[in-house]
Amino acid sequence: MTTMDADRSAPTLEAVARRSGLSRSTVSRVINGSPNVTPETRALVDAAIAELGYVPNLAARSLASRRSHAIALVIPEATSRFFTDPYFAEVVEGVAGHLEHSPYTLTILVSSETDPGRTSRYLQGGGVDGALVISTHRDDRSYVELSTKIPVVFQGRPMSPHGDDAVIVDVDNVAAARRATEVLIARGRRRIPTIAGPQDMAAGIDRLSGWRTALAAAGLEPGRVETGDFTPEGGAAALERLLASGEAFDGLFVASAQMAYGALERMRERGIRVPEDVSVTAIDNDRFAREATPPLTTIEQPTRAQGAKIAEILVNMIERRPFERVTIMDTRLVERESV
Amino acid sequence: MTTMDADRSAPTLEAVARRSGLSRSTVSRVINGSPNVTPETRALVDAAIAELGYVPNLAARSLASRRSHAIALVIPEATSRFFTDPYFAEVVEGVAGHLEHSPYTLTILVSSETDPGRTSRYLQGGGVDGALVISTHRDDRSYVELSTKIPVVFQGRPMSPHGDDAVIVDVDNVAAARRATEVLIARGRRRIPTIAGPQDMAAGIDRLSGWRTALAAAGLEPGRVETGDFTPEGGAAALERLLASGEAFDGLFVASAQMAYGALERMRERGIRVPEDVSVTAIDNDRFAREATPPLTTIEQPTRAQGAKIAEILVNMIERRPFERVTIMDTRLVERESV
DNA sequence: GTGAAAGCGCTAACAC
DNA sequence: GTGTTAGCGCTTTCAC
Repeated sequence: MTTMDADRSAPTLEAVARRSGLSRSTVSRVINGSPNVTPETRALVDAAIAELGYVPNLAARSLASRRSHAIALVIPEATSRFFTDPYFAEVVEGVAGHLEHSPYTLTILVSSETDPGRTSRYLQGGGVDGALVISTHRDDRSYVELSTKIPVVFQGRPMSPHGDDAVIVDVDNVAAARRATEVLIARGRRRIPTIAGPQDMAAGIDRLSGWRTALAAAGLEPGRVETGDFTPEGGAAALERLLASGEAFDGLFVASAQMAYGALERMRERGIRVPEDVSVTAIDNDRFAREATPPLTTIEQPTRAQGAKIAEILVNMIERRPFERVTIMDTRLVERESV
Repeated sequence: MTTMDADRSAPTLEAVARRSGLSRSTVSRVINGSPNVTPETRALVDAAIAELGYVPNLAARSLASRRSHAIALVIPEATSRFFTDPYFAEVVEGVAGHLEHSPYTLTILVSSETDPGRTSRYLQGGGVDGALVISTHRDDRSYVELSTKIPVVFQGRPMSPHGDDAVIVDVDNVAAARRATEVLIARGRRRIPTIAGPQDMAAGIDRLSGWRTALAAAGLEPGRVETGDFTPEGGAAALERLLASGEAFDGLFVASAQMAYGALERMRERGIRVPEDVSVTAIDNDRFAREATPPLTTIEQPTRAQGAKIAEILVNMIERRPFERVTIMDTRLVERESV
């Protein structure tokens, strides 16, 4: 058993000033890289900082300057799902990569599930200069409200009723799903059900609607709709239900590669050949799409680029530069063996 | 194109004081839950807070109180690996779960790879009350040094030369590897190579050493050692090299289930039957262990519990309560079909 | 139980 | 180019 030592209090800017024989303002100027300092004084101050091992106190700095130079990325999702989904990982990489070259520190805020108020108090309390929200379920209402208090950028259309003036970066999920379905139709498939995503998420709703549009445009009867939770297990379960319904099909559009991965596994077990018996397409070009058997034809969305984009826009908002309220990014078709 | 509105400045504690006809000190007491306030005053203040939508300024609060009530979990690893490894996800869940019931906010700090100084300045600048480090590569030297400035708890033995007085929570990786290898020996296996982890990580080194110990204790010749990077791909590549070496084997100990997953895939492709031709054991009871073909016999380490433990210890350090400097947690054998 | 006063460590006008 | 002077919004003795 041990106990923490009393902390020998850290050196202050004041100490650096005395040590270098200059005023606090000058020291502050050096620290903040002001051009109005002679190289000599700068050297003097830097030396004092190094000798003392001085590190600026963030709280004092942000209290005085009203900026924290920190940006939060909020995880509304249950922690485990967030970490398991390669999609999130790539978006985070895009964000981190962009901020790398800016003065902002990225902080991923694991919001308390039992007390969401704590998260929003943290965000509103000046702990960060702005927030990034990867939008998911319908209850991101509180984050949309947060938008009126501090700069917030959503990746993906938020489901809140008042989300219409939220700043967002997204892909056209309707068009993506439509395209994926058209690939099936072009292959001569005529009976095309879908495994849709959760209908309380914008991506889930939009992809379902894209599938409907494609079928209607081709004059085909809409097939059966089974929904899953975007996980492989959810996809597998949805496929079971589809089979259990007894409805025959020769094509299948799945709203995410993860779900398709699970569904393909089940089809293989049942002896359904892909693409011979059924052609399959999905959305997301992640490792599940690549590793599925057979590898999936999918619509790829630029995940890292979206991450970089939300970061870029947020920084523009914070620094009061002009920015786009809505950014729709391009998707592209990646053809593999499942069709 | 849009530009951010000027922010109508947030109400201050001062405003709440005026609104409720009380002093700032009293308002502060209410906010901080001091017992020395009559229920009536409390009600008065609460009403004013609600009407004004007051949210305390974190910077001011932590400047005055010298506490941020925030804890950082540092990701030293490349972002993508962190998010891909189920191990990290579970540790984070354990941490988050524990802090849920404390006044501390969890922040995952994505440390800048190009400028690690930024991360350490953030941590030393009072941005957080303490830090959690999931130890990995040999260069966590800077975090060990950080320990002298603020409370830091390591999950896993850090590789720094001066890491000996770091506060850590870990499992006995040597014993775990030894146990896993003994299972193979007990099955009558006699030629047992290993796919080891990176030798610049404590877990990689210790697991290799446990395998050696088991073999030596049984009077067996040490088999070949191939190292991987703890990923399925790394495991697959290591197995290829093992095969290429021409050395025959009837048992195989792999330092992580992820690597074993990749290795098993390759063995299946080569027609090597598990466990008929080769028995395989590994460490980590994650989804890779469960989903491998065949499912893996592994040593399970309590990931969530370790997360909860590091959080618990860190909070004790911060609040100057006694704590254990070294905590070694139990592992257990999980038997499946790979042996 | 409540209020007054003195900072916490820094930045930002404003003078010089 | 550098120093002086006020605060930033809160907590915290210390009186009452």
